Amino acid sequence: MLIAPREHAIVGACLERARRNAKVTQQELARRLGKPQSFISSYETGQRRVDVLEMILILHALNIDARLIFDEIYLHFPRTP
Amino acid sequence: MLIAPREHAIVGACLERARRNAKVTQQELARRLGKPQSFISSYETGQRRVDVLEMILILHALNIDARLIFDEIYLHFPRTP
DNA sequence: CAGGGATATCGGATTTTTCAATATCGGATT
DNA sequence: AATCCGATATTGAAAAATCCGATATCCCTG
Repeated sequence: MLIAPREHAIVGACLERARRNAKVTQQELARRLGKPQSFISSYETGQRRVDVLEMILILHALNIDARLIFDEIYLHFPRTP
Repeated sequence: MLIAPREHAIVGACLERARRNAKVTQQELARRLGKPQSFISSYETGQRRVDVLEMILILHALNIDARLIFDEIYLHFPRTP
């Protein structure tokens, strides 16, 4: 593991916020992705990591441009550049 | 697994291109990240997935803005929006 | 075409992920 | 403020992915 679990919670929180803004439940998002509801819960709570392609897929299922959320996550981690 | 292994090769290829552009070897990047060289190889060849935070960390070790590479990956997957 | 630096692969131990079942939360309604 | 109930979190054991040192292979350069 290259990254502490705690930091993944930030990714989960961004994805949760995006889902809630889209007014979609975990159940409904899970259905759209063909996964169980616990799948959504586990990454939103930072229990599970989200890989790059999954993020694109998840946000697509919410009709959100993944680049916007990636920027948001990126800016949470104060590093250069 | 939400995503086919084949698609992860695209992510790996983008990260490899970024590394080569930066004129850094797998060994050197591995050293910067505190990981073995086989770690770099495994994701560049699509054997392993790259999570969102890892991608930021990897590209930071190369002094590259992860948002640029994310855009590149994003555009490889023809979906709306 | 040989040498050597760079990258890929192997294999078994370890860690993470998975998913159905179940528990808990939270807020709306009366 | 107690109940209901839809939404979310947690559990646990099986399955899958990852880890990493050792080693093989690639491929560039002289």
